[in-house]
Amino acid sequence: MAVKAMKYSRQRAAILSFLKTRKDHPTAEIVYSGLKEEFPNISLGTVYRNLNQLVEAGMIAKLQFGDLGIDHFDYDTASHQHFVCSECSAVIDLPMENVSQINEQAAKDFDGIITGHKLYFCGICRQCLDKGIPLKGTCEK
Amino acid sequence: MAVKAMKYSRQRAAILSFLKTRKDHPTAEIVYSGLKEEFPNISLGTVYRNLNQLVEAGMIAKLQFGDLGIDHFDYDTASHQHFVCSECSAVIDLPMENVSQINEQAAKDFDGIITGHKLYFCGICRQCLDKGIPLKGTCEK
DNA sequence: CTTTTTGCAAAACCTTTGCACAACC
DNA sequence: GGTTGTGCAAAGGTTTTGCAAAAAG
Repeated sequence: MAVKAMKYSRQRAAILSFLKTRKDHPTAEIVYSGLKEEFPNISLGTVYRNLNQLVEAGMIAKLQFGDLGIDHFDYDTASHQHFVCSECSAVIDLPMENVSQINEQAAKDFDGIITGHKLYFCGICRQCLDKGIPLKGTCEK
Repeated sequence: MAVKAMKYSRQRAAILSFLKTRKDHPTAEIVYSGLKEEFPNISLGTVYRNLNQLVEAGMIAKLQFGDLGIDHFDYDTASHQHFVCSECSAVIDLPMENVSQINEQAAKDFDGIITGHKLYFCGICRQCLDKGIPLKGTCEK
């Protein structure tokens, strides 16, 4: 089934350009708040619908972190890694060389087809370190 | 704050031994169904509470896959990898050498402390391949 | 007897959806 | 004019929680 046509909508355009200005991988809720000034009546449902459409169109990426249980969205669809702070839940880009060779490594002893992987890193971000936050015991692996 | 005392409970013991018999990483719902025969009145809340307690005690592991949105539980707490079938959602163990060196690799250019990572693989499992399921476009990375 | 656990039901949480109306082309 | 998008509110699915009664130590 082909992707259905996408008509222009001011809301969707605004969502996309809002995302473009942010490097902090906002949630739907944050996008919603950010658009409230321009669209006082916009609804959270509309934000979710548009975010999902943009994801399906490959124009943005949906980031899912089990630890957080909330979806985050990224204007940058190029392959890169993410870090999630165990203290403040900030999502930060991680400059890092490609790790796609782990797919082949995983496929070596597996009976089935491996098409991809999901990966993210956890720990404490600089901001929280500066506040003297001690290391929590989560996300060790 | 120390971990509070755990009194024995028949339900918790049954949950743990149920999990011990399964290699398919069941969900809370499946554990619940599996115990219904022995405990006709057990409640899902009790299952969740006990699973979380066992996780905190380090006796089992909670597996979270963004794609699925449902927690799975694993009796095997030793570090190993998992594969999630994009077709049938089966969760399968992946025999694979250690990849913990990627933490150091990620830490190289990052200002903060990396304590761990979350990783899983996606694709199509043997069972679905045998049914002639075509590859879907999800989870490529 | 004190503390922890249970079952139940309600709530919390994030996300999706049905519908009537508006916007787009 | 036909189709897609919006706003609203309601529902969905998973997990957590408050509470009185039961079990454990």
